[in-house]
Amino acid sequence: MNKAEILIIDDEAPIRKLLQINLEGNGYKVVQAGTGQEGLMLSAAHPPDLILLDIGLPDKSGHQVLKELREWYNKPIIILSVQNNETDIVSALDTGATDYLSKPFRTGELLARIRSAIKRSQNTENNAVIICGDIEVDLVSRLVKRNGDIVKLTSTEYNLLSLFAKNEGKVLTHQYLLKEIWGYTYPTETQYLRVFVGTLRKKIEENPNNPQHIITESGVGYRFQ
Amino acid sequence: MNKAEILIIDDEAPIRKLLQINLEGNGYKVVQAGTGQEGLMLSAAHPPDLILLDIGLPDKSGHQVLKELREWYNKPIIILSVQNNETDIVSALDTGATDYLSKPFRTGELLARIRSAIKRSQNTENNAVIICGDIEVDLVSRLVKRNGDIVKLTSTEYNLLSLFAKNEGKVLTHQYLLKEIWGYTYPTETQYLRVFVGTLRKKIEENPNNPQHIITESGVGYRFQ
DNA sequence: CTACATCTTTACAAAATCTTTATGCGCCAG
DNA sequence: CTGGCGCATAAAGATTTTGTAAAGATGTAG
Repeated sequence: MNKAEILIIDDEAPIRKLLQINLEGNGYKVVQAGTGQEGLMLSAAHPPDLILLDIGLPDKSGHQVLKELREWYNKPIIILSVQNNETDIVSALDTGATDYLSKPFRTGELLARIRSAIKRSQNTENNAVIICGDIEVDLVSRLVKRNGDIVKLTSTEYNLLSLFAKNEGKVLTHQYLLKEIWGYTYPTETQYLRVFVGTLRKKIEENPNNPQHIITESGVGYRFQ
Repeated sequence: MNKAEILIIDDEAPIRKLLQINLEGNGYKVVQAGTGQEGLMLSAAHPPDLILLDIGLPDKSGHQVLKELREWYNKPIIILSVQNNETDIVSALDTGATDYLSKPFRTGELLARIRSAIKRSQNTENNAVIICGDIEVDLVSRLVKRNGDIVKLTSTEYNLLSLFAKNEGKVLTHQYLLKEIWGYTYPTETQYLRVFVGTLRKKIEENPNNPQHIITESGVGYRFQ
């Protein structure tokens, strides 16, 4: 099973530690950054499924980090803050924050808000399982089945396939796919895509030489159907 | 753009009034229900764009109303509550609430959370499709259909057809078409156009020898209809 | 530390697409 | 009648894009 990945951006190590323990205990994979700059770099190099962002960072305002992230990152960002003033909250939400919690927060509530945010970001239409012919992608348990049998996928393969499944029928450009899976620092490595589309086809296509699910749109990208 | 419609389900008339004034002052259309039962009926009769639901209702637990709503309603539901206990919050979020605010809440924050929720829910449903008779050009999915069947086009063919579709009925000159598709460096290669218009006609016209969609305007250019 | 799985990179063959050339048709003016 | 012009079509050649295998690099668990 593939774990959802959460990036924590917070300068206070004890809080990071506390969050890490709680999140890992609930089946998430955790990545940590102590500064805004580091957080931006980490997310760009490998986009997590959700970001927990502290507003009070030493090097860069959390608001600035949020703004820069939202220029390309469209998964949930939950703000944590010692502040509890309205201007701050409104500004963060209007910049694109998914949610805002004031410290000290209750762990159970944070976990529930994380669950809720991840669920919503993965829901295309309220159904956690996307079915396309003989392929079944369960976004909650992160499992893929073909004709009812579990298909063993690596983490990257799953990320790619779930992205396809969530956009069934649409042509996804090389650029978009690379940005979503590998982060915005890899805009030209279309070879990655060829390799991973190749392995995916071997695993989910009846006949990989004549793909029925992952269709090549030459010069543009791929389309899943 | 039409006003977004918000349904308030709350048994306390003063709170409903306060919310109504604030929401209408911010350009929303407001519908009110004083009981859970009434809220369920109103939302079913005419689904609003967002629901504000008070957990402390007299006739029916707000949790129960939330659960029943979520069986079919998938737009944002924001919970308002005088309670501030964690179990309640976690339970509401896990049942599918979009957000949870404790009373007394700050109006600005509520408005920001409403804006944020509505923005996110609208992000998932935008499709620009141009339909011209039996031809359908989906600019978001980058797909072309004829009588409902997907037409396989190369990248250049698609670019040309979508340009035609966006300018339905207008005569587009050779010069303009070349500039848009190939750039400024090919001002005289009208032969390219003949070749690509030819392949497009083969793919989208009933009878390519008697084109009904891509019409030749001799000496000037082409027109799509 | 080792073994294993996974990701990245390289190289080359295969396929698809684009560009160019050649040829034929129909219309119109001289 | 005939030659020129713009257009349509086919097909050959050139170029770009894609698919695949496999080697090297990296990371991870025991």
